[in-house]
Amino acid sequence: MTQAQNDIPNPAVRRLSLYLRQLELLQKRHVPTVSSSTLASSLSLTDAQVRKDLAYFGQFGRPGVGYEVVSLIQGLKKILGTDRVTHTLVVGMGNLGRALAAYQGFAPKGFQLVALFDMDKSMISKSIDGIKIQPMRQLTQTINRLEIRLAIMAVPADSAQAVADQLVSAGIRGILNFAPLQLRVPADVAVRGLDVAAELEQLSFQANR
Amino acid sequence: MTQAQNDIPNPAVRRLSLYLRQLELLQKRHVPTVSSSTLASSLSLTDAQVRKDLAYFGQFGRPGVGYEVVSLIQGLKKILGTDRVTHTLVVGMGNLGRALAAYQGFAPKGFQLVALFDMDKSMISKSIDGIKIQPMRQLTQTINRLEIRLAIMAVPADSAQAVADQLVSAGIRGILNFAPLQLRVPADVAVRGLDVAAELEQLSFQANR
DNA sequence: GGATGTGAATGCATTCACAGCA
DNA sequence: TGCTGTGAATGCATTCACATCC
Repeated sequence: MTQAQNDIPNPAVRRLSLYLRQLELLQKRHVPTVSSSTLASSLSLTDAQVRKDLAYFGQFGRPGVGYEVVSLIQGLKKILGTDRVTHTLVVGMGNLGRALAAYQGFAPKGFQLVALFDMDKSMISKSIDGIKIQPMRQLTQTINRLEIRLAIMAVPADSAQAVADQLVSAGIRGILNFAPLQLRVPADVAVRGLDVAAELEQLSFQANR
Repeated sequence: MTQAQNDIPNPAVRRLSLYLRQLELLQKRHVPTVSSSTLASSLSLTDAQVRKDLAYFGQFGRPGVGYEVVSLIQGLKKILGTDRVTHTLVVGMGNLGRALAAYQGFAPKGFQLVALFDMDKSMISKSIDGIKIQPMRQLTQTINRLEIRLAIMAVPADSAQAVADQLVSAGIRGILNFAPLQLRVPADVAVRGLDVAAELEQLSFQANR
């Protein structure tokens, strides 16, 4: 679909989200423009890094002026694909899954939760935030009917791979996995793992220097 | 305290947590030893990377044999500082904070939740998993009394910096921040941010290639 | 004057490839 | 033979520094 742009450093893409977040803060304060050095220092980065990162994707700034906040926000959203609404589901309605289902921070970022799933019968047909919890057997059908592209997985580690397999075969394009294991998926499906305990380990290491 | 070992690549430290997780899986299956190439392929890495990462920290393997699973686990835990229990608190008892407080995955990894905090009076003195929720004004005293070293922050973005300041001045050594903003803390305090919406943005980007 | 965008230079991290040990 | 540990080589990412433009 989009032109293959394979010479973009992965770390640069990660920082795009940081830039966007900071820019949205500036927008709230009605700041019209921002320079690379200002943006950089608020994120503990260097000005050159900000300029280079943005330059990978196009010409966003004006020499002598800086970056226009509103239009850079639009540009970054377009790059990230969040200028349009992306239908997203949550599977696993344990404590974490329910918390994520109720989180109000996804929609403003372009991710609309449109379906919730759980294995446990006792959860089925309860609602969270107006969305009914469905049984797993309706997964494929719902993904197709609602054109759901991304999935947030908050299921136990035991069943995580099986759930991922179902999501993949139903045509999901990306998975955000909270279970503490490495998912095996085809190369054309994106996966990111968030292991909270592992993050604590990293903190533990850093805190012990 | 520990000798400054500053020539260790940061990415290598992050992978340590992956190795540990995989090794614990092997331990459950009573696998006695594992080679760098086996460990690597189960994590989609290269054998050389595994060997180099581990070699930064010492001699763990035996040529011709591989790495002894149980002793490598012990070694990695010692490096990460999780061979002893680390007292940890959660502040912010919204949906996410309560889910984290109830999560059973921290203790086996060496992180014991010993205190919970919230600003909202309606939450105070309720319990989660046997731990009473305390008001913020008891934060400093409790951190000192229970020798709490790490904090998980699940508070709204508005109050996040103020809460972080309190944690820092109470002597906390590391903060895991779920609020979508960049915390400002002194250099001797470790911080890691987990922004779930930002992770979805990354997925969105990857899924649109 | 003040800021961007970008080749060139530097600095890190990964991979190679092999000596050495079980 | 099989596998580790590690200098050397490669490949990426960051930083520098400056020509260019508002």
